[in-house]
Amino acid sequence: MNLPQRISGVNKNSIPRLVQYRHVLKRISDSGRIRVYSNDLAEAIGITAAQVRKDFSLFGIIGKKRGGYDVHDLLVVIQKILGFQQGQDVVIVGMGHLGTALSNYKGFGEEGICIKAGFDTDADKCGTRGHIPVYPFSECLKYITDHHIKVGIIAVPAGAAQKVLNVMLLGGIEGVLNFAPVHLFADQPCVIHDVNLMVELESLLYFVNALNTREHNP
Amino acid sequence: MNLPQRISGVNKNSIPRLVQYRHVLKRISDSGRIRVYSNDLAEAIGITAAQVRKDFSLFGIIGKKRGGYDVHDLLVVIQKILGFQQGQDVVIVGMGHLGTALSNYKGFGEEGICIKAGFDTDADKCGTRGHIPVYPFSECLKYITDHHIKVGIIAVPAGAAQKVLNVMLLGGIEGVLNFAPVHLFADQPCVIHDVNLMVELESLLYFVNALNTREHNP
DNA sequence: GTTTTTATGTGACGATTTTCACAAAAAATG
DNA sequence: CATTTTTTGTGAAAATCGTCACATAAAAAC
Repeated sequence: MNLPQRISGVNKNSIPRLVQYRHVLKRISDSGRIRVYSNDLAEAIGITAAQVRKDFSLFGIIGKKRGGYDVHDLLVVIQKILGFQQGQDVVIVGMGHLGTALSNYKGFGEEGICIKAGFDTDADKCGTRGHIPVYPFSECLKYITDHHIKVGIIAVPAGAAQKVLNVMLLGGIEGVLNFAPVHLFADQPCVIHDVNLMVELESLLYFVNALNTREHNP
Repeated sequence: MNLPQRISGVNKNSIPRLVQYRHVLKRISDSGRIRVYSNDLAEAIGITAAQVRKDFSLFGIIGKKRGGYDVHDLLVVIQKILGFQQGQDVVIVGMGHLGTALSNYKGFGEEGICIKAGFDTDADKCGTRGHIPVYPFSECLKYITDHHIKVGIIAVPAGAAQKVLNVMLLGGIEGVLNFAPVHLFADQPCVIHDVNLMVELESLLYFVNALNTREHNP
């Protein structure tokens, strides 16, 4: 078990997998096991063992031939790579059902991630909703600035999303998880990751239909 | 504007993009425009124009050199490719905030997609919740079977997801959108698409941090 | 200690996806 | 009508990503 050698030239897709390895390793660690094989991790997240080892290889993670990986050590190394040592504060704008669902997610805390506050233009949604305080959106800029929030979640309707992003950028936000079904434009460096649930569902429908028509016309 | 020539050898990634093109085209169509250029679509969803044209090329979509594409024709062709002519009935299991958020999504109807019903083990969540009827989970198998539902959404906690899938499979489900943060196993052909919101957020955090440390150590 | 068995680590290969670049078509211009 | 401008369509090149195969190490078995 060594330290990563080369940081650059990372496979972008390996990052979400590292996150998944970490979740699985937590469960395995809690169960008391102290060793884990690439095959275990592969099965747990539905990929091949070679893929797991390749990911590890990219980050310079070394196990023991025939001995697999020490669960605890592996966890520590992956934590270090993912870099969540320091607490990560996040805010959510748009406290409809989706925003509320995210604010309720357990497990964020375990990862050192803290959803600090929610914001909404609808006064009815303000107050304490679930686990976090919810403030009027008008206070969002001040909050982000004062608390040095770096990451925000946008869970508002399409029409309002760009305005929300603009405010976030004014506050110095550096990363956004965007659930609004529109592409957003940022005039300063900011990582924007779109999650479009409608697109996910409709794509799935295509593949289901394709599967059926392929069966009939092979 | 012609019909698709080759159906096989499709780029998997082009499907979600086609779905996005369709959304954009709907908006453009509503605005009264009748022509659209690859560049317009590219900007609207944040990719390159070459990518748009390549996607179209793959599906045999032909425009007019220098004339772009007829918005209406393009919409019709893409609809045909995505194959949503017939109504697509979907059920949701797990009517917490996330399930409810999905059930409330407008725009599904416009796409010919109909969220027919929700199910939950919690009796308090049953009845009419938002726009759809919610039944006890015990009735799920019968409902899926009787209504020939082909696609389901799983929005339950990790621990319950596999059991839900098993029931769905018994009912003959062919596609699942899984929001539970676990990998599911199916013993019959079924397209399972995972959406792990925690993984999305944590990956984003990595890239935000990476951006910062890169700035300091270029 | 020798042999067998089991997992890793990684270079090479193959497959897939995106980008590039430019010929070709047609609209626009004069 | 000739020229210019703009945009498409696509083969070819480049980049990215995943798979394979096997040498290598070490545990296990005897």
